Amino acid sequence: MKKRPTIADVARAAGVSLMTVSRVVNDKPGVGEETRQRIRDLVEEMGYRPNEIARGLVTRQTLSIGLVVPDIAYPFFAQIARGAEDAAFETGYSVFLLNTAENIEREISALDSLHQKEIDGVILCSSRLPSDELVVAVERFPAVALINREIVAPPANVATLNVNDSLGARLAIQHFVAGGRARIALAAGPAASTSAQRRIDGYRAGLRSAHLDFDPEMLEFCTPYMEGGYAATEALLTRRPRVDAIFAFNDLVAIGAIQACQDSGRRVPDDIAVIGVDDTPLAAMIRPRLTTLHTDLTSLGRQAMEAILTILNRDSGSGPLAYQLDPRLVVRESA
Amino acid sequence: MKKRPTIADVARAAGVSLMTVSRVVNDKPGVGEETRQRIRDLVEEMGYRPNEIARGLVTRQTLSIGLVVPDIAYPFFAQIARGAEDAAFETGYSVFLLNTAENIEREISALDSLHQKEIDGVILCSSRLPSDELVVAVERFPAVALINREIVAPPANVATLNVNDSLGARLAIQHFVAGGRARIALAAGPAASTSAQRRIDGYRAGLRSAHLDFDPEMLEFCTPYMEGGYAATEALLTRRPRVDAIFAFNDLVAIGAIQACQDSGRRVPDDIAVIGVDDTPLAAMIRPRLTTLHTDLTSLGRQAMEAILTILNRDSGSGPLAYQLDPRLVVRESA
DNA sequence: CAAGAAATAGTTAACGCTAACGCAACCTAA
DNA sequence: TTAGGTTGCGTTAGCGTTAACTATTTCTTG
Repeated sequence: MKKRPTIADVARAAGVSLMTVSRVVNDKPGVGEETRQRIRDLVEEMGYRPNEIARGLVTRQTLSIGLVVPDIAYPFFAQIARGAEDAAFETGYSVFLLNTAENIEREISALDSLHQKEIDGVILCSSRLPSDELVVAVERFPAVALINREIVAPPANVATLNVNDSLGARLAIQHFVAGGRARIALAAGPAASTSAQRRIDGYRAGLRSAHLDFDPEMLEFCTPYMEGGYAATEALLTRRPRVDAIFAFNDLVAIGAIQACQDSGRRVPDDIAVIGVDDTPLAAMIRPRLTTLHTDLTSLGRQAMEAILTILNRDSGSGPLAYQLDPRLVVRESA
Repeated sequence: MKKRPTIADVARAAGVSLMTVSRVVNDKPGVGEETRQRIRDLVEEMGYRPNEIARGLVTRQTLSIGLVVPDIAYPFFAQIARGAEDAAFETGYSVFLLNTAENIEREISALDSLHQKEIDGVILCSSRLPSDELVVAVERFPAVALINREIVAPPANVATLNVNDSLGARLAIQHFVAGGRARIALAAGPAASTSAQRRIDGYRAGLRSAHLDFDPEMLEFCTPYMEGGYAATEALLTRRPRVDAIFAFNDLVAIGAIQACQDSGRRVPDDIAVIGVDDTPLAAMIRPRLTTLHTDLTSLGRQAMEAILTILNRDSGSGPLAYQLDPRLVVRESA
């Protein structure tokens, strides 16, 4: 590990002052063309790269943002992360990745740590923080993009990006109904999740417009994983054995649901139709291929990054930003 | 966004010098118990948190590391990332996430950007850089962990962590042979990949110890995705229709292979057995359930982070570190 | 051709923090 | 007593960079 040249080394070699080099490096005016070129060559030759830390200290921006997700190993967030990082990379930003493991304390300390690092913005996915704590935590940052989390009175520095889960749920119910299903259950995911709540709303709205009654026994909360889907489906089938369709919180839950159906001797989609959410890569890989709601998560991640840039670059607080992404139903084999 | 208190604000409020506060905040000796407690209370009350940027400038360590992966949306890397971030979090480090998109220029500029950020270490996964460039790129950092990439003369600041792919391939071949298969093909993944090369070695060694001949026509390179596995398998089956087993570069390739087999009227595992690599979550979800080589990637990520810490904390260069992780065969339905 | 404008450069002072040293005041031990 | 520690704090000087001035030269233009 060799020592890096500093701006002073370059200045000395060029026989000019620090500022002249600084101006060249930052493409700022005030340096003659001849000197500018000479310094450029020297910079190249010496391999000088400005120290971002030092620069960050004085300019008060670090060109880095934080990405806080429950679990990067879950494809839903990995795809968002990919999109966000792509957009960040293109604009010269870097991304800090933090997992919360669905743990509120860890989420808080992740946010604290980002705050200490003086980052320019945060993309916070599926925050589990109570509203009041969330507002406090979020106000500390120059810009925040909240993914899949609603907030009552969003401060001017936050943008919210939500998947239109309610629409998604209505699309799913519509599809079930069009296929002649009438006993539609919901493997609802974690009760604390905003998107779960929105899907419940859409589920009920969908039933209503199909003139079907809502039966609380047909709704079961669960963890957002395969095991959760399996357990929820077992519970649902025990309570209501004649269920003929299940709308699952996400693809993993859907896969768990399918296996529970199969293990109880029911066939998918003949006896029970299943629709998932997210269209993760595995949806197309399992058999029966999973019918699911597709949302372009990579571009959701991109949009989040772009929203942060927008907030950072606008003159003053011109009202909070809110984006909504409509999912579309990808019909495969499971429904 | 309110302004943060600085160490000077705390010092002024406490009527002491900056250094006294600094010593308290960093738990260093040289401050009386009474003063110490008074400052602690004040720090708490004012919500003071040291600015990591400023601290980093003087201590020359940023408490952050870089994690460079081809694509975080690929579960293999997402799991490593999760493990690495967990370990980092526990030791007070933060993780910069960078995707290379399998693109050499982007890998280079990712590394450059990390260098400018003065990070303490890098975890570099599946680098596609040529050896000489890799050495140059890597020497700039205080500590580097190389995952799945061998390097001839590793500098003292790098640790290498490799999955024992050769062993994995031998295990797979052994399992095929034990099941009575003798025409074993290889969907080998990208020719440029080190782990692909190691698997070819293991594949040939496995064949040799089973007294089977190596047939170059039974080996087909491919992209490490489902489509690659599909295309490679089509090619293999055209050239050698009587193939009865396929060892795939990874689970995605295996899934592509299975589908190509099925689409050509062959049954898995009856006609053709398939073994994948990685044991990604979807291996247990598809049907037939995929027999695959399991490696504990989360702990691989952890180990990489720990290796960096080791390099950072040891007194001098006491020789390069090398870890190797043995996979184990998880027998499911596909073989 | 004088005088103001423009272009090109340098100086100074931060940003927030810590390493290294300085210096009293007090304690020890021979 | 007195030389030598020890404790508890303060001072100074940077880390590498840029913002905001200031100074010098050159170019206009009436």
